[in-house]
Amino acid sequence: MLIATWNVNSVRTRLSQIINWINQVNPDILCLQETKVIDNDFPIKPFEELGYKVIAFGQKSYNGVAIISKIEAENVIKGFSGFLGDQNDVNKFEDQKRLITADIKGVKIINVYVPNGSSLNSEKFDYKINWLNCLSSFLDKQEKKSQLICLLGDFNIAPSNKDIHNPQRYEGGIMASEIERNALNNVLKGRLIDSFRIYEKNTGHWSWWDYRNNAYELNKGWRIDHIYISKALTSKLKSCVIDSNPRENLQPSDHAPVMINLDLDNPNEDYFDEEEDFFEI
DNA sequence: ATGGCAGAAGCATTCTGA
Repeated sequence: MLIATWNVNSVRTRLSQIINWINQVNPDILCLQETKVIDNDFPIKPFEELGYKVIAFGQKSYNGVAIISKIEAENVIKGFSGFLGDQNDVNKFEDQKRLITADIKGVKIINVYVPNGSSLNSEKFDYKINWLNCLSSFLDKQEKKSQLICLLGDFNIAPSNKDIHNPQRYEGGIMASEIERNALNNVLKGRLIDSFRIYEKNTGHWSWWDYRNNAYELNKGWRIDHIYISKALTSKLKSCVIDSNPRENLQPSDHAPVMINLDLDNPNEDYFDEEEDFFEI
């Protein structure tokens, strides 16, 4: 099962590029960020014609997420949806459409567009950290429902200096600060694994290149789009790749898609054996 | 320290992103 994430920077502007990419790669699940469109205006038909269902959670001009899946999705949750109670700091996050969750083939897919945060001394930065703290609580609750979680999307955080083309220049700044990395690690809590780093330990791999300053041509990028999976899924993981090809399109998104291959159909795997043992005890 | 490039809204220019 191929699961992909892609910040497309407007689903309507990028529609033909997304359809072309789907035709080439044939993902089972495609999680989009920055769709920038209200749900009634989401172009669902081109996806349905290719055999996909669209679950959109968007707003005018900014943000917006969607899960596009060939496989039926259940238990869809849009935003934090009251799962954290009536705390004021939760309700204020419901204006910005940045989170959508669904169960697909036994895996809880959590698609996020983490706030950028602007700069460390801004109100938007506090919003980013508070949003991540809410996501951590949300995950605590979701984990009680499913031990098989795939948390993916645009995190707007480089997890380590290896994920920045020039760490000396950007260290400590937005998307690279210890505060953000700690907030991210508090979400992951060691229970979720960075799929990409299972296969690639070296620097020099990016998922986002600034539109400005000829950044893509100079390969000055960041790795800020991630696919995190539960430890119980790592034995099912077959690959994780960043596909930079769409970044070479005319009028591209500034982000490239990231994709994993999970082999959920092979029964001779560790996780299911562990499950049987667990129930026998 | 600042702007650079791009999209949306909407028609000149501002807001936002990363």
